[in-house]
Amino acid sequence: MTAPSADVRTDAFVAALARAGQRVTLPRQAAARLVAARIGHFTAAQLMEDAEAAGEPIGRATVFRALDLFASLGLVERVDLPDGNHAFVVCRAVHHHHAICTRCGRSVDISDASLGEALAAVERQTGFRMTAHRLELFGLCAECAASGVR
Amino acid sequence: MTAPSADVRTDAFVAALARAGQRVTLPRQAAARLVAARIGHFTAAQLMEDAEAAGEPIGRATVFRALDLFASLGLVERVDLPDGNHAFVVCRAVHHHHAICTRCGRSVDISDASLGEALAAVERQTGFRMTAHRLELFGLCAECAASGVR
DNA sequence: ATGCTAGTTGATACTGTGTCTCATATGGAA
DNA sequence: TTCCATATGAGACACAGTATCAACTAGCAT
Repeated sequence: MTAPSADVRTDAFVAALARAGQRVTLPRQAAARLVAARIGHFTAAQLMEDAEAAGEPIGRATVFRALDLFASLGLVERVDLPDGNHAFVVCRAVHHHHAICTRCGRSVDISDASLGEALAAVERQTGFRMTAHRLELFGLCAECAASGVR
Repeated sequence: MTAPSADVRTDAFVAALARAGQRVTLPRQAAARLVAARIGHFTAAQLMEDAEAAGEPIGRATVFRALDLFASLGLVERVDLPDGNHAFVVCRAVHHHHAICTRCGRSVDISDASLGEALAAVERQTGFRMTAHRLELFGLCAECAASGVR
């Protein structure tokens, strides 16, 4: 389970933009680079700080638009943290879920497979026809669990 | 699956306040009544409008405090809607999940049981030690599914 | 290389949500 | 009835996210 390096991921972002017929602008490239360099989840505000720190500030609106775009391309996904705040995580394009470390913020993609039968059972019980669902798991990743408190 | 009436639920709210050693104030009673009268999920802002409409306006801060209190007593729960907004639903006190109708907002409590094995599997695979999770199901309730579009 | 144009940017203003403060009011025990 | 810890609410604040719009630019056509 070796994670791809940050610049490989940056290239993947840029390639995805081009493939989708989206313009590869300087701010989008910068955003892609900053997102790819991040470990764990991050907020729009953090990304703006990163950009500022990297000497290539990006306007607030542009950051939100870039993140929306990345999300619509399945490159990142919006998650709701336990405290009610919103954040983004880098992820695969297919439907899946996230296990998020509450200490370091790292996230691991989880396959949807094990949920299928449980979902079907709920549909039978409730009469609901499910169209979407969100599952977010919070805990400590192996390293954080091994290395200390909280 | 007959839902308790609104005033039975109001009483349950007031009883829960008293049981927890919390003061049964006028604004809290009003909030309890308004929450109990709602069908489906609602936001803090909606509850304020309800209070206004009922001729017993409640301050913004008080509404948030009352909802936080109800949530801490397990009388309501905060949910994150697919659009990223926050809302509240009335619910049982034990850990469970919600199936939320995207058309009428009605929500049905779902037991946690079917998730246990899936969770354990994820822990084995990822090395995470899970401490919390959130599952929200969105779809059409039986009535909305039967009675029309969307 | 150059020009063109649709799409993009970012400064700014705005909306809405939730929090904080603090003077005033009140529930409920004595 | 008195008293005081607790709750209230007006208003100011902090922050996320959106809307507007004039200026800019990516990338195509020439």
